[in-house]
Amino acid sequence: MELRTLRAFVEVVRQGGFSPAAKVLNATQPTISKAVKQLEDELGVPLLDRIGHRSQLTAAGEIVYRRALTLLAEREGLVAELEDLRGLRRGSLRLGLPPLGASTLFAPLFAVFRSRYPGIEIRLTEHGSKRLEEMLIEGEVELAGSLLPAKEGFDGQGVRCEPLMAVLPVSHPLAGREQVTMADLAGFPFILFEGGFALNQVLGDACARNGFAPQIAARSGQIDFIVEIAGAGLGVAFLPKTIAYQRRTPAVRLSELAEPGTEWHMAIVWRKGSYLSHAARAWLELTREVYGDGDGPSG
Amino acid sequence: MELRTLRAFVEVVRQGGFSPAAKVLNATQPTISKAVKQLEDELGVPLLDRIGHRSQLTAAGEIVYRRALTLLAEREGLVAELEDLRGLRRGSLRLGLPPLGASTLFAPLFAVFRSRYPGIEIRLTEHGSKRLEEMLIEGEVELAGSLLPAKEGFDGQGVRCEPLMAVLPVSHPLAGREQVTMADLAGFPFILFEGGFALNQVLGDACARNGFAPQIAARSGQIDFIVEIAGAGLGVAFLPKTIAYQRRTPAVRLSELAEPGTEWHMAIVWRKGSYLSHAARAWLELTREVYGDGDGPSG
DNA sequence: TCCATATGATGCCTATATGGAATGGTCTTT
DNA sequence: AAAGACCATTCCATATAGGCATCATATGGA
Repeated sequence: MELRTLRAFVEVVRQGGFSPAAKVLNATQPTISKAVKQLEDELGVPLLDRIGHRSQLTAAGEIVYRRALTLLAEREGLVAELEDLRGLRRGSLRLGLPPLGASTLFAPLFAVFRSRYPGIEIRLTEHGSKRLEEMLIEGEVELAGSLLPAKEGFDGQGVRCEPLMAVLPVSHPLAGREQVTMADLAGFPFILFEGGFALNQVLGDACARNGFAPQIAARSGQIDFIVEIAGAGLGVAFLPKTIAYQRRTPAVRLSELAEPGTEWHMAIVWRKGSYLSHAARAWLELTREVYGDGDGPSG
Repeated sequence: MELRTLRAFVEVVRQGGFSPAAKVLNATQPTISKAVKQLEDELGVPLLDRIGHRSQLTAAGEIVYRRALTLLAEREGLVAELEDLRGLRRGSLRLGLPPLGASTLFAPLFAVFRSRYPGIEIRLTEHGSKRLEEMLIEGEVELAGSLLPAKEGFDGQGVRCEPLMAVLPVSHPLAGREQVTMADLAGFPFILFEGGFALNQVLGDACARNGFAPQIAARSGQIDFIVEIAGAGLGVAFLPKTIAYQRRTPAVRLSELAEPGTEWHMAIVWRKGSYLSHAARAWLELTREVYGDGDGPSG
């Protein structure tokens, strides 16, 4: 019993005959005739009581007709629901963002997205880049915020690129400098984020390129706390420019980290080759709209 | 989109893989693989996000999975309902009976039928044979009570055969005779049933064979009234033996109509070649059980 | 009553689809 | 690193669906 045969039978009942049913279905009369016969053979019960050229539903026929209607309606419902999904009238977007910069950069997008696609539910998760990558691989989130360059196995779309700022205590010898290099900072203790943050990786790599391993004065996940203890003289912290200016206190001075390869290049990334839902594509489209290609601080 | 492909997809989701799904469906893995691919192509949306060897449902996949489950359940419901019908656990029997002898002969059957097949609804219609034949042809009733021999285009199963009794007023010259022939009654007025009763046909034919046309004193559809006016001397009436004895009054005498071809042979008839529902077959079976082959008054 | 017409069933043929075996690529596991 | 598991793809044999032609029968009108 396939939907094909049920469809034929239903149309025979609706149209009151095989020939008109064939017309409706853009088929020939023998095709319909055979489809109904097949259905009857398969179910082992006549569905139509052929009185000459007039057909009358048997008891079994009524059952099959009624059920077939709901089956076909269910199929229509299925394609309609998919159509809704395609048309972004429903669906959900599972998005993972890192705490650093997420609120600043993406908060405005949420409002636009919600108003443009009110039927799409946004499910937001906040984690460090490492955990987010795992979640991408597991499929727990479709998109995640992360820093470029994207790791192997991931594709990404840049959102915004800005330099890192070294957050120095006012008492620091380098405080007040417009720019500093990683070499300048070789001797000083660092204040880093907790493990699993992409920024640590960027900084660590830069140190390695300059031939030293940083001394870790402290780790924290809280930006304000990091700025605080930097101001207290524990060491030098690093923040993206915008965030650094937002969060700076009188106790610190900011110097741009003039070090190639340490740009804070926030992006939306996804597992390479994974199917992106229409909702996810819409989100990417929206970020492009707002932030351009994400090459610079043009937002 | 056919139920076959949906079934394959559902099993892939359930079993968590193509190969185990193939096992469950008694098919090979490529078959399943192609079925899912076909479904995806047809719907224009990936249903599974292939992460290496692990597959994860996409948003569209979840929709299709959920809908497919209800579709398949609906199909199961269909065959289950037909099975109920076949097993006489449900259904309806549309039965047409003539007023004459219907209650007497069939009343006991109703009780047995109801207790044996409590799920089957009996829809009873009472009409004369002529109308019942029309209803059989139209399919308004499946079975009808009628007299044998069955007309062209009908099949029948005998229920009970008994002679007709002439119902004579006590004052009638023939009153008290054990038997009378149609020839004996040639000169007397007849009291017949209303048009459309099979008994009239039988009597009319018998008169014709004896070379006379009966004089009609009165017609009625009410048995008691017919016996009444027969007793009042209006003419001679005719009733099947059992009914005649049940309804006789002191004002009448009964004589068996010893005339070949006038046996009152009640039967259940149906349109020749029509599909008989399981309920109808069960009813026929029951009448055979109770009345045998219906050749004589053996009930 | 008879004929023209319409209707559904059937047989045959072809295009298509389906299912299975073999194979290849990729990921996972030991 | 090798073995195994898993899915996709290709090829081929078979089965199936759909159309054409035809037949049988019922219907409706003259």
